[in-house]
Amino acid sequence: MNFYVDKIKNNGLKVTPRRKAIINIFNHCRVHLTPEDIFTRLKEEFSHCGLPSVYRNLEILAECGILARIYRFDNKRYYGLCHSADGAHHHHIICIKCGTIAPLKGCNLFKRKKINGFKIIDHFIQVDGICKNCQE
Amino acid sequence: MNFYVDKIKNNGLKVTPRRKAIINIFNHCRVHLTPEDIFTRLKEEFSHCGLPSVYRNLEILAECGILARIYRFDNKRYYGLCHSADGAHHHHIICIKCGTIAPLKGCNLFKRKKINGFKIIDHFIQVDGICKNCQE
DNA sequence: AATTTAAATAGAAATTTTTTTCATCTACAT
DNA sequence: ATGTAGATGAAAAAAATTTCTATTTAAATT
Ligand SMILES: [Mn+2]
Ligand SMILES: [Mn+2]
Ligand SMILES: [Zn+2]
Ligand SMILES: [Zn+2]
Repeated sequence: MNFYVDKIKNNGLKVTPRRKAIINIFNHCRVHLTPEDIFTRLKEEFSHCGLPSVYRNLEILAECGILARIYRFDNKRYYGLCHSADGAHHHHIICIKCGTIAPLKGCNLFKRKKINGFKIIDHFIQVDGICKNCQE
Repeated sequence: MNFYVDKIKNNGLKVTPRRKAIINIFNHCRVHLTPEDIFTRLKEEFSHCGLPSVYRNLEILAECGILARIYRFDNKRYYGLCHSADGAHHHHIICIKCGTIAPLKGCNLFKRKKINGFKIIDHFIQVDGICKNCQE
């Protein structure tokens, strides 16, 4: 948790109970979740809890690099823990059955500065699969 | 347009004026658009036009491989034309200023069957950049 | 420990986005 | 021409997200 606390502080943000709780939820389940999912789980822990706070914090934690934004086309936002202890550039592979997230190493895109005349600003890779557990 | 008509028919779907109009819009502007954008443009051409049809058709055309789904984290869906004349596997690079879409060749992911014990089902790559036009 | 202050929060309300339902219509195979 | 599965618009509903504001809080400073 100290690792995350430092990340938050390094970004000039406050370490609040809500933020620690959100990180704990992700740390505990290692699966990608929607704002609504988080909201539901936070309410078990906090009697008062606002959905706007959840939206704000998920975005803030993604901004800090603590959470990864997961893209799906079902009209929901997803976030997952970006467990990059070493800080090396990576992407994510997610299980379409259970939502488990694993790091995906070996990206050869982040070196390139230009493609097709486009100046590269960012890139996103996501692999969808079925994890060992869900395969049998 | 025949190219698209065939694709639609090959998927057992009907070639309707609405669908042709949507393809025309993308063919004409070569930029990624939201359902709302499309709806606005369709209304210029058709006096009656429903938003549900737009949502349905964008998804259907994406399913056929005619449109590409573009991911952004601004809580809107985006679609763009997937101009794959040769049908070769590819992804897309988009201009974050104007929305222009260009094909991105050379993906080495689609060959792999397994990563980290995950059985690979799908993968998605998107590069965000600034196009030639928008660079100056 | 008390004070200060900018940031974070809850809660309500508003807004935006997306889907459902259903009666009507149409593309296209027969 | 006719039949039929698929497509459509209108209206309504549902779901997702943001805005606003008064209140509270983390943490820096005394
Ligand atoms: Mn990660
Ligand atoms: Mn394409
Ligand atoms: Zn799994
Ligand atoms: Zn551009």
